[in-house]
Amino acid sequence: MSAVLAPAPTLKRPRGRPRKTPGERDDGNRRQQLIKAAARLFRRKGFDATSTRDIAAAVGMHSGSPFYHFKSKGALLYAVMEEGMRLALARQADALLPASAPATMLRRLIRSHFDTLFAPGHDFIAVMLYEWRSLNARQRLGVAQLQRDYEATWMPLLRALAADGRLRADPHLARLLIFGALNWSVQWFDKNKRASLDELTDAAMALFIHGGSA
Amino acid sequence: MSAVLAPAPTLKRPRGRPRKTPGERDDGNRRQQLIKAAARLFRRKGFDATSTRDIAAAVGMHSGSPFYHFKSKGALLYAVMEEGMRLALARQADALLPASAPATMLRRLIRSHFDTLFAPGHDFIAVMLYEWRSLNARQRLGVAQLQRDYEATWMPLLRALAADGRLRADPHLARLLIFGALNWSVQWFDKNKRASLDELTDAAMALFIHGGSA
DNA sequence: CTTTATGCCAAGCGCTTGCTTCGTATAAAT
DNA sequence: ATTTATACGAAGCAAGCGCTTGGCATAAAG
Repeated sequence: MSAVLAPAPTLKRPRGRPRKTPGERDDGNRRQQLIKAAARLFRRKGFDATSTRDIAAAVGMHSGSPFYHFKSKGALLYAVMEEGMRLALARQADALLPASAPATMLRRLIRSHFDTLFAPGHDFIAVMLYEWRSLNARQRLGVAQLQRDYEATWMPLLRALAADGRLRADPHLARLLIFGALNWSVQWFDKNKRASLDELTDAAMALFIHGGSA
Repeated sequence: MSAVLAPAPTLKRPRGRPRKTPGERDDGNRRQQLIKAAARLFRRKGFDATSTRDIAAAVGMHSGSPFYHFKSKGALLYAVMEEGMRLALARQADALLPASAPATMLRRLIRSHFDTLFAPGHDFIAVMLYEWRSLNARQRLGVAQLQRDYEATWMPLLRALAADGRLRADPHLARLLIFGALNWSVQWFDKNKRASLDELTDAAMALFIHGGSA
């Protein structure tokens, strides 16, 4: 792609100040488009291999314009991860109700986690999992805190299952191993292929949770 | 680091042609050093964030000299992965004998896999797992074939355990999930901390394999 | 109508990157 | 002693990078 020419003319956008009519509330619309496009590119090519020019072109901007919305490429990366955790935490909260038996709850959490990883257009968490090395120290602390919030939900369930003898490993190590199994699916799962997310969830539950079927 | 000055004077190496006395067999010694140094840097900073100048300096070379041994940075990355799979397959072969019960064999394979991931100075497989996106199409086919060889060893054991009811998930999905759990440990395991590799292996076996203790 | 803030284009700057070219010191072969 | 292959050093090039600066068009506010 020639970097000098104008970017893809994805519908001529009006330049200038957009209307902020109270009926629309499109506040930060362009910023959200940048986050989403960046996430898609970061997931496909990696953070370093994606240029800010690529991101700009993906939303019909010129090379320097993204820096009006984000002060640096790294800040954009962090925004991608923040958005991902925001959505993931919301989805997880939905999966928690109604309260049920621990095995049923864990099943819903796993299914929710797969949805977060593979929902169309949601590349944020995959980026967070595989590109966090490109964050600076302060940013790493930020996402680490969000991840602790996310994982905190799982521990009581794992401890309950361990107490019932249905989880036969130390809950802390089990959590790390289970998240590994789930997160690694980003590397191989293809939703156009054999298994569905439901079958995947079944397989994970059958693998990790001993005893009765739930 | 100033890129213009000479690299770190890690003992003055003689330039020119090295002796190839029949008693030494140091053939390709310098090439091996490049592979090892590159692996270390690729693991710590990622492929794109590591410059060929960094690699050259790590072995006491100047910026252009690695290209005498490798025609491109990508070829060096591939050499890292090839070396990793060579070592991994050798270690796996050792773990297979003597033949024993499936659960015992699987346990040894898991332990061997952890050794491959965390042996000091062996960063090759971690690089392969997390930097394969930077390979070109032909290179990807190459490592994919090596990985199939590596994984092929596991399948008979998983099928046997499934037949015995000690593995309760589809063996193919189980293999993908188990490898995920193991490979993800690269992200969090710190051998200077709590758990040992033996404890980790115990936890993995307890998590995946149902029924009796083995 | 004037003013002001917004959102972007246009152009380019300084730097780093992978890689090339050429020369040269050394060891092995003849 | 001469030749030849090897393993670099020295220098630099073209391309691409993140990011900055200045200006302009548009819409909201007065």
